[in-house]
This record gives sequence, structure tokens and C-alpha cells, in this order.
Amino acid sequence: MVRSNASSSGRITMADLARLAGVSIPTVSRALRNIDSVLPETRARIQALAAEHGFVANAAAQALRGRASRKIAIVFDFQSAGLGRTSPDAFIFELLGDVAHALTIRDFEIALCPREPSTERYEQKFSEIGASGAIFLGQGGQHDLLQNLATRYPIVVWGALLPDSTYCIVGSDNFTGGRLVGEEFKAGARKSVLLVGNPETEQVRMRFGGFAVGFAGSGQNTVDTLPVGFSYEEAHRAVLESLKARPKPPDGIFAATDTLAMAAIRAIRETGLVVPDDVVVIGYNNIPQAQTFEPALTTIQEDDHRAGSLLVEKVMQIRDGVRASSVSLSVSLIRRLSSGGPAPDAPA
Amino acid sequence: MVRSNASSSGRITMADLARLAGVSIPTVSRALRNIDSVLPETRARIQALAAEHGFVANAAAQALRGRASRKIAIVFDFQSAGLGRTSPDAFIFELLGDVAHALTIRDFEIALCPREPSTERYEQKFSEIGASGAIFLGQGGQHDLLQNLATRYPIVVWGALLPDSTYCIVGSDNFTGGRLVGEEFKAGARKSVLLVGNPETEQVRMRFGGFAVGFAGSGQNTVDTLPVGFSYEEAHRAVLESLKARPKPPDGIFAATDTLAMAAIRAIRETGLVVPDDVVVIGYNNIPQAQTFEPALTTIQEDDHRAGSLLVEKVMQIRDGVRASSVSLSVSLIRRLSSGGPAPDAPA
DNA sequence: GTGAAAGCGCTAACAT
DNA sequence: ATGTTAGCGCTTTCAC
Repeated sequence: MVRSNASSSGRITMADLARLAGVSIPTVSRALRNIDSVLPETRARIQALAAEHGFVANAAAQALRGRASRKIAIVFDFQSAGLGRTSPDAFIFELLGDVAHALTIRDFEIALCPREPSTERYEQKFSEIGASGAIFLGQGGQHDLLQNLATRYPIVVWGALLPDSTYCIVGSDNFTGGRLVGEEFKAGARKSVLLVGNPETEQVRMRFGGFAVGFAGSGQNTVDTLPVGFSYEEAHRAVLESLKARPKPPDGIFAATDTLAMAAIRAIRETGLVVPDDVVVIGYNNIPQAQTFEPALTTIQEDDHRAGSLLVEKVMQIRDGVRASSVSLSVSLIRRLSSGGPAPDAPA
Repeated sequence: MVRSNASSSGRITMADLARLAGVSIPTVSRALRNIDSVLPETRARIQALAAEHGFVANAAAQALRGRASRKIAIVFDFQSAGLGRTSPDAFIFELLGDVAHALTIRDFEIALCPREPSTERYEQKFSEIGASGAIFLGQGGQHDLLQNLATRYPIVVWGALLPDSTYCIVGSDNFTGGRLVGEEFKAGARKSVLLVGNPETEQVRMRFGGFAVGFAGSGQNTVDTLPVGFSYEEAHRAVLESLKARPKPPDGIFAATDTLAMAAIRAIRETGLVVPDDVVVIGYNNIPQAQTFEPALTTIQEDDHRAGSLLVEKVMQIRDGVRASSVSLSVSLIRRLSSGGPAPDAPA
């Protein structure tokens, strides 16, 4: 077996086409790329031949010859952490699907890459596989590294729009999202709020920062932070412990993601409290399950679903030497049951 | 910008190493691959140099030279279907993460590929990108095509273990899984059962087939099938309509996936019925949300989580010319609230 | 044990 | 408008 790429399976090469068309190899190359000269008639003949035989240029050879590859790397944490099977948040997978789709449409190859510990390792990796650009799904705590990498490689990052960043970021307007939640809590006269999520993560920090602004001036109140990662189990445990440890429960929880919000709600119920009567809960991302969950989750959502295609557009621009500016996707609050809003759709 | 792969960013080549080590290029190549001859001392010196300079062989050049690539394609439907945003089932994304992880550990490159309509197109695609094997996540209704493709390319498929298949399949023991549900329904004295899911899909057909066997002999009863795809929304709508159309509701629903089960439960509740008191519901896959969902979902789960690494192991074998046999992963029933079982863990 | 030579499939520079 | 020549970085003969 061991089918390598080329040569195996009756694969057609440019040399074959050249023979068939009675022209030289470079002419075939030119015709196929619709280049300048080449007699229209010749081009037509060659392209017809190519189509007929299902010719596809060997990407390896093109890459070797120095041509900018039509290949983009997508970087994210797919490493299930050993036993715990802590897979990425559902939102990231959604985004991955959208990005992959946008790349496919443009006829680009998609390489999945794990996180690396240094700029050099990323460069090596991208260079090794011949990717002409990379899309990072989440900063993953590598902001400084990314600043550096961006000066040497075309990258775009889904994540928080950090003010000092010199690389191109596409992200939810985390600050406004957080502020909307803060305002909602202020309007709902919440007195004691718990923020669930790790503020060391860039996006989470901005969400919580926005919250503080929106919630400000709501009089006598307290805001505590419960720093947890992105896993459902960890959040569930932490919220449960926190509820037991406190003299009285919070009356509002803002979770950094919908997944964490669902974990919090479960913990709340297990202590006998009722959502939203005793505690109002709001999440972030509006993942598909948010609507499905009981009680349906109040959450923050982007106003359009262009995240995936935007990331791809931007990386194409940078790859082509065009400056691309960061984009903050506007957000809105979806009111559902978990904050006392209406049910997602009227029961029959 | 337009950084192609090689040549840009001070990338080290074998020629550079050869110069540094004072040997010829082929010697470097041999040393790095731990090949036969090569004086141990020479090899050590070269490897040290390579490490020091962070040398990584250019995959394109290796591929071009005819070497079996260390690259595997993963095929699945990531195309969100236009407006509907019908993304793949959560289970597939879980599996994708596991497979990607297993490949990364083995230092293989991962290419994401969409479905193609024909054997030829798959061959072209794999050949173009230089993948030396492919993993299909789900048959996707392409059983015949896959039979054909497998004779020409190293592939492994996650899916149903169809009896006539000549290609290597790794899959849940769908038949037994279905049978367990059937037996559970029989034991629970269900009289009127609705199967939700499209039996044209290979895996679903086997699950329902197993159900029939397990449920058989439970006396006077009826079993209807509601054929729907894999989307939550579609299933929700279909179940709702079905419930309204029937003279009396079923007392048991077996959904082909957990996602469909959740949709069914929502529909059931919207008609005023109670799960599990009026209708018992069982799903399939034990996705993370199954535990979280309210009521927690009774479902079928594989006994171990080796699916991802098994798929990778198998494709490696086939790639290396070794025959690999299909594997049916044993399953068991997880009893939770949706079928009247215990809550996932005791409330505090 | 190592080097010299050839070539994988393609594209860019220079002919014509 | 097309052909000729050279070479990307690597591996595989075949010499020595």
C-alpha cells in the first residue's frame, strides 16, 4: 500500500497533458492558470483536456516551487486533556465548522494544528506543512506570542480585541456584551453578583470588565469572581462549593460562557434554589443548546453569523499583503427564562 | 507578505546543515532518518545541529520525492447548510477532537476535507493534497462509493458495521445498542413506541433493527417510525406535528441520537405531556449534554473512549499495507431520568 | 560510511 | 505565443 501522493493511482501530470495537447509543459501550466499570452484556442484545448482527465495540480510541487500555497492552518486546543475528556467549548467547534466551510468555498486546503509553546515552533510548523496563513480560534493565553508571530506570518485571531494588539483580531464585542449583562442586572436590582469564569483569559476579562461598567451605580451591592476554566465539570463543582461556603447565595450569576452558565444552573438547583426566582443566570455565546436548555438560557449573541467568513477574509487579505484591521462584532442580549425572560417560543 | 512555505523566514534546509556539518546532503538526510550506515558520531553531530537550528524537513519536498506523507485527511460534513446553520451533531465534533489528538501524537498532519460526490473526486483530492490515508466520520450515505474507494486508497470509516462491507469500519455496536433500548422498553411495558430518526442512514437503520429484536415479543404493541435528519429543529418540528396528528401519544420514544432525543422531549413537553411519566425517552451517543440536560438523558454509550485512537491505528495499518479488520465497540445503557432512571448524581 | 548524480511535478526567466 | 533551461528541497540509486 503506502500510497504516497503523486505517481500512484493513474494520476495525470502536466507532462501528460502536454503530450496529449502537443505542447510544452510550461504552456500547459500557463493555460491552466489563465496566464497572459497563450492562444485562446490552445488554452481552451488544454483546459478541456485537463477537465476530461480530472487533472489537479500537485500541491506539493507547487509549494516546492515557491508558490504561495492555497492552504491555511487552523489552530485550536483539540487535545482532550488526558482522562478528563475536557473537550473544547461547543462554541469553538461551531466556529471551526464555519471557518472550514468558508475556506472550502474558496478552494483552500485546511490543516488542523495544535497549540505550540513558542513563535518559533509555530513558524516551523507552518513552514513545514506549507501553510500560507493561520487562523487561531482563541488567543489561548498566547497574546504576547501572537504579537510576535504576526510580524512574521499572516495570522488572524478569534478572540478579545485587546487594545495594545498589533495583530488582526476578529471577536465578539466582549466589553459591550459584558456591559449589557451588567445593565440587565442593574435593571433587575441584583444585589449580590457572582462572576463565573477565569479572568486571566483575555475574552473573559473583557466581558467582566464590561459588566463592571454596566452594573456600576446600582447602589449597595457586591460582585465576586469565581475563577474557573472552561469545563462544565470544573465549573459545576466550583459553583457548588462556593454556594455552600457563602453565608447567603448570590442573586445573579454572569457566566463567561453558556457552558459555564449551564453548570452554574445545575449547581444552583442542587442546593435547592430556583432559577430565575432566587438567582438570575446569564451566559455568553448563544450556543445551540442555550435555546434547548431548561431553563432556556439568557445570553449574549453576535448580531450576525459572519465570524467564520470574516476570519477567512482577513487572513486572505494579510496573506496578500493587505493590511487588515480588527473587527468587533456587535452583540445583543437574548432574554430567555434563566433571567426571567420569555420562553424561547410559546408552548403549544 | 505572501509567505509561501519554504525559503521565507530563515528556514534551515538540509543543504545548510550539510554545510555546517561538513558533509553531503544525502548524509544529512540519512542521519536524520536514522538510516543504516552513517557513522554514529556523524549522525549525532548532525542531529545535534538539526535540533539546535530547529530544522524541520520540508513536507512538500518529501512528498514530491515520492515519500509516503505523514498526512491523513479527515472527511466529514462541516458545511453548515446555508441559512439553517445545521451543524454536525455534537458527537461528531467530539470524535473529531479525539481523532485529531491521536494524529497529533503520532506527528501526523491533519487535513480537513468536505464530502465529495464520487470516488474519483476523493482520489483527486487526496492525491492533490498528498494525504496517505483518510478517516471518514460517518458513512454519510456513501456506502457504495466507499466500498469502491477503499480498494484504491487507505481509508477507515466511523459508522455502521454493514455486513457486506469490504472496507474497514470502526463503530458503535449499533445493533446491540438498539436492542438494549428495545429490551428496556419491553421491561418497562411500553405499548406504543415512536422511533425518531432516518432509517436510510446506515447507523440509524441498525439501531432501529436492534430495537425491533429487543422489543419483540412484548405482546400487543405498535412501533412507528418518524424519519427525520439529524437536526434539532427538524426533529422538534416533526415530533410536535406527529404528536398532534396522532389520536393518542406514544408512551416511549427511541431517538437515533441524543440531539434528536432532546428535541423530542421539548416537543413532548410543549404538548403538555411529562417525561418520563407519560413518555419515556432514550437517545444514543451519550454526548456531554446528555448528562446536563433536564431531564438527564437515558442513552447508549460506548464502553471505552477509544474510538478516535482506534480509527487512527487502523488507518495507519492499512496505510502500511496491513489488513485491518472492522471493530464493533461494545455499548451499554446509561439509565437516567428521561426513562425514569436515577438522576445523574444525588442532589445535595 | 559517504558522495555524486538524477529526478519527483511544477513555475519563473529567458529565449525565440 | 510558445519552447528551453534551470531549480525549489529532498530521497534514491549507484559509485567509491
